[in-house]
Formats: sequence, C-alpha cells, structure tokens
Amino acid sequence: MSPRIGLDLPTLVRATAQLADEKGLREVTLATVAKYLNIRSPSLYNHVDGLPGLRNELAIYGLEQLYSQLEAAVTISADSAKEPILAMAEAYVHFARTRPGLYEATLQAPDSQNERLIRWSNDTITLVARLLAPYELDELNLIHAVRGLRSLMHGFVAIEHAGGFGLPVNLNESFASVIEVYLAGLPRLKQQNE
Amino acid sequence: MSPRIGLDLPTLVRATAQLADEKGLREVTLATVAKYLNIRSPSLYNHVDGLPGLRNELAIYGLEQLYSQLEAAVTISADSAKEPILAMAEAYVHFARTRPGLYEATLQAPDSQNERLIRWSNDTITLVARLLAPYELDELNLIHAVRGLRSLMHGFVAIEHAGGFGLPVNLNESFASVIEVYLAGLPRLKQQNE
DNA sequence: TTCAAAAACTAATGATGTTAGTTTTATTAT
DNA sequence: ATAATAAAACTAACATCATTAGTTTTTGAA
Repeated sequence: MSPRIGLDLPTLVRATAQLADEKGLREVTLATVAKYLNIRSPSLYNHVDGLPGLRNELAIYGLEQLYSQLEAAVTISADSAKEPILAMAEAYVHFARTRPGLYEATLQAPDSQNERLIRWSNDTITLVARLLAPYELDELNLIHAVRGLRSLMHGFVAIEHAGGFGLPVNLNESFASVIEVYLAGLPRLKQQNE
Repeated sequence: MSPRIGLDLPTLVRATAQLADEKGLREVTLATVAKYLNIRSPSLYNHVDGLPGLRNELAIYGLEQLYSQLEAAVTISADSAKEPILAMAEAYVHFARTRPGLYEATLQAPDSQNERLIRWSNDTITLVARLLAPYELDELNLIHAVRGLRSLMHGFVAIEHAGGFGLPVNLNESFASVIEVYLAGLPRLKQQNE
C-alpha cells in the first residue's frame, strides 16, 4: 500500500522554489524542474497536477514561508505600535528580495480558491490586523488599513523587482518612509463619521 | 523604398493589447496574435523582434496609455491638494481594471532599459510629483512620497487582480481610504530633521 | 514469496517560438 | 508603361515544451 519512496511533494516544491529564485519564475517549467531533479518530466505528474498544479503548490509554499518569516520578525519587539509593524514590513521586503521567484509565485496561483492558499493568506492578514490593534480602528477601517499595508508592501517590492525605481535614492529609506507615512495617517480613520 | 503596407506596428500592438485584455496576458503568444490577425506567426518577425520584442512594445504602449489617462484625469479639478491626487489615483485603478492585460504588461517589460519605456515612466513619475507639490517636500522626501503613491496604487490593483482581497468590503472605499490615509501622513515628511 | 500500488519510465502528439529561404506585391525610378 | 527594389508575407523545418497513454520497475504489505 506504499511503494517506491522516491520524490515526495515537499522535496519537489522546495526544488521548484530554489529554481524559481535562481533562474526566475518564468524559467520554471516541468522540463527544467525535471532536469534539475534528474527525472523525466512525465514523472512529475505522479506528484502534481501538471504545471498549473506545480505553480499552485509553489504559491502555497511561498505563502507559508512568507507567513512564518513575518511571524518570526514580529515576536521580537513589542513596545510601540509602530516598531513591530516596521519589523514585519521589513521582513516582508527581505523575503521578497531573498526569494524573488518564490515571492512572485505567491500572487500568481492558478487556483486562487485553493483552501490551503486561502488559509495562509488569512493567517497573514490576521497577523497584520493584530499589529494594527493599537490604532483602535473599527472593523471596517481595520480592513481598509490592512489592505493599505498589504498594498504598500507588495507594490513596493513588485515595482522594485521590475526595476521601476530608477532614481539613485536608497530603497530601504524609501520603504521605511513609506510605511511610516502611512502609519502616521492612520489616526485619521478613528474620528471620522461619514 | 516602401512597399507592401499590410500590418504596421501600431496596429499589431493594439491588437495584442486587446487580446491581452480579453484572454489574459499569458494567452498572448505569437501564435494567438497571428491567428487573431489572420497571418502566419513568422510574419510577425517583420514588425517585432520575437515574443520578447512584442511584449516590450506592449509594455511601452501600456505606459503611454496609462500616462495619458492619468493626465486627462488630473486636469479636471485643481482646488485642494488632495482632490487631483485622488482623481489621478482613481484613473489609475480604472485603467488597471478596464485594461487588465495591458496594465499587467506595463510592469513586465523584457527590456526594462528601453528608452521609450523609461521616458513614459519618467513622465508618469513627473506627473505624480507635480501633484505632490502642495506638500512642499524637499527633493529626497518628494521621491519617497512618489514611490509611496506608486506602491500603493500598483499594490492595490495587483492584489485586487490576483483575487487577494477576499473580504466582502467595498474595494473603491478601501482604495480611497488607503490613498487618503497616506496623504494624511505626508505632512510628517516636512518637519523632521534626521 | 506473492501481489498490489505507486513511481518511474518510453513513446507519441500537439502547440509553441524561432530560423532560413522563397514568393508576392506595392512603390519608386527609369 | 515597365523594370527594379525592398518590405512583407509565405512555407518548411527544428527544438522545446506540456501532456497523455501505456509499460516497466520497485517497494511494502499480505
């Protein structure tokens, strides 16, 4: 009832992630992955449902890794409201930079309705929401704020990765500035009525 | 010295853009474009340098269209500092939503060093910077602020397009909130010294 | 030792990008 | 009008890719 333990899914996904980081996500094909593993590409179908299935697994793995990085970064400090958020945001950028292919895969899942994928996304969202608690926002504005932070973080790393920030101005300074400015504006969401 | 005017580059690029919007950028191949134009795919090489060349032209065209949409949206109002920025930002989202394939192409140019591409990007950046003039930021902080707005706008539409905003909360309200919060935080960049 | 099931394989198919070489055709110059 | 030119379309061919079907191998359980 359980024969031939050769490849297994985690190994396959990790290898795929490494290849994505090294060569770029676009170079991740069944052919290149199979070659990397010294296997024929049809054999991959024993572990994964074709290329879309592999990309889906990659996205899920990426979201899991991203979440664990963010969580690890947060528990370090817990003083001001701002500091843990900045630590989390910097962990986010660090992840996107050190694992560019894997990060890119997280937002390109062929099946965005996948259960595990949604679960990891929700965990990340909950993490961010928890960090925003000190701002004492109502439910709706908290959602707006989480969306804002996610947009800032993803937008920044995506544009950076595409080479869209051309000017010779330090990127880390820009990123910190951008997050701090957003946080500085957050109190605005507390005392408005309409 | 000029024979057989069949296809020309603008027609090819516009057709490619339409196909990208309808079927998704990933479906844009030399084969599908050629089929769409009732042509054999090798003929496309008379106008464009393979698939990378076509994607590059698409990116340039997309940046040009995006810029013109933003410019058109801005000149409408000019009262407060906030209003034109919101108008611009909403034009940005509108463009990304109505031309999803073309928008997606703008940040995936195979040659990010292309001259025309850089020119349109710079024009857009200049446009945003001009809108931020009322905040009276010094040169460095102005760059941070432009990067912040771009990150917000792109991040939001990218996550939205990926289906990343799952909760049943109005997206337009979130977007307006996110922009307004960032703008509300901008004065913070004026009176800090370090 | 037998057997079933999973994992690897080979072979084949269709679609893709690309190159090389050929044919067609509109414009220009005679 | 006619001939020459040059661009644009074509056909043929090849390598690469994803995928399916069917076969062989191998491991763990009966």
